[in-house]
Amino acid sequence: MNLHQTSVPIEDYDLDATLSSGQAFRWKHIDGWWEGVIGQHWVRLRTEGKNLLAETAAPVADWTWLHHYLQLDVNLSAIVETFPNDEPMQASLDSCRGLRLLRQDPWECLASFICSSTKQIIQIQQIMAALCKTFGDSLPVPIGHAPAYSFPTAQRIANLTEADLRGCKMGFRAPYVLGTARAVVSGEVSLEALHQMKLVQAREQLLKFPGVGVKIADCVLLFAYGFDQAFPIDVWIMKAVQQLYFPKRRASLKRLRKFTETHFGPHAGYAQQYLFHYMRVKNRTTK
DNA sequence: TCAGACCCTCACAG
DNA sequence: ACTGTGAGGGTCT
Repeated sequence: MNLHQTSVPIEDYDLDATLSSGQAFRWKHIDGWWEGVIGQHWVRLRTEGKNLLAETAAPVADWTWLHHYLQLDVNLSAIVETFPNDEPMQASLDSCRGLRLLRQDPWECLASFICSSTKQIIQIQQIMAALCKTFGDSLPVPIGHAPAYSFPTAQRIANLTEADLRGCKMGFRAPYVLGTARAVVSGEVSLEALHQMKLVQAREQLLKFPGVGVKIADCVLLFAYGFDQAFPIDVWIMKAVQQLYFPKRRASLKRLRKFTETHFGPHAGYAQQYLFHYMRVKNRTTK
């Protein structure tokens, strides 16, 4: 099978930071390429000068799905300009200029982040790999290449058992993923409908799923639906905001939430991702 | 509002 | 090498 290629001019796009930043969990860095699956497409990516190079195993007539997933049409500098001009934010920006937000499939994003609770990113990656390998569909890959799998649909997972999912190392998250899949399939909550809603209303819908609290709901709102104002607060962000913005006294979660809702502007979610990445990188180098 | 439980894996001491 | 311990992009009761 031959490879099918496209090349897209890009600006301000840090592919490494974006794909390794803990918003998606199925990308692997291999031989200078980022290999992964978007929808039903196996694909590998790399930047070459001012271009993004993408290769697929099957012929592609329309690359819209790629542009959409990578948000190639987003003008990053216009977003970054709305960030607060304070020291912590600028330091975060300097650490990973070109970091982007992806636009993921809602179901995949939802299931992934349900599995993220009290897990390290590397462990989340392992769970997703096991899930897709066991219950996803095999996808066309280049000859001689390791097999690739689609993300199992909600329908597929709804028909499994808790034990099936525990077999994918989900632990106590297994019943959550199962219950959520069944709620999606039954139509109890429509993932489609969220696109038309306001942030608060959409969040309310996501909170109906078992295993989904505010943090995970906000991740899905931000990474799958493009609600840029969503600002997921996890232990890392908590630490970051506490240290960087409230160094003197300990602030409550409520206080921090209030602060983040206003301080970071209309694209707070992007700002959050920069802070998160900054903390991770800083932590890695000092430890 | 607040612990404690939840499942499991890995890193790191000792 | 072996066992013990703690914590990991939270949520539920």
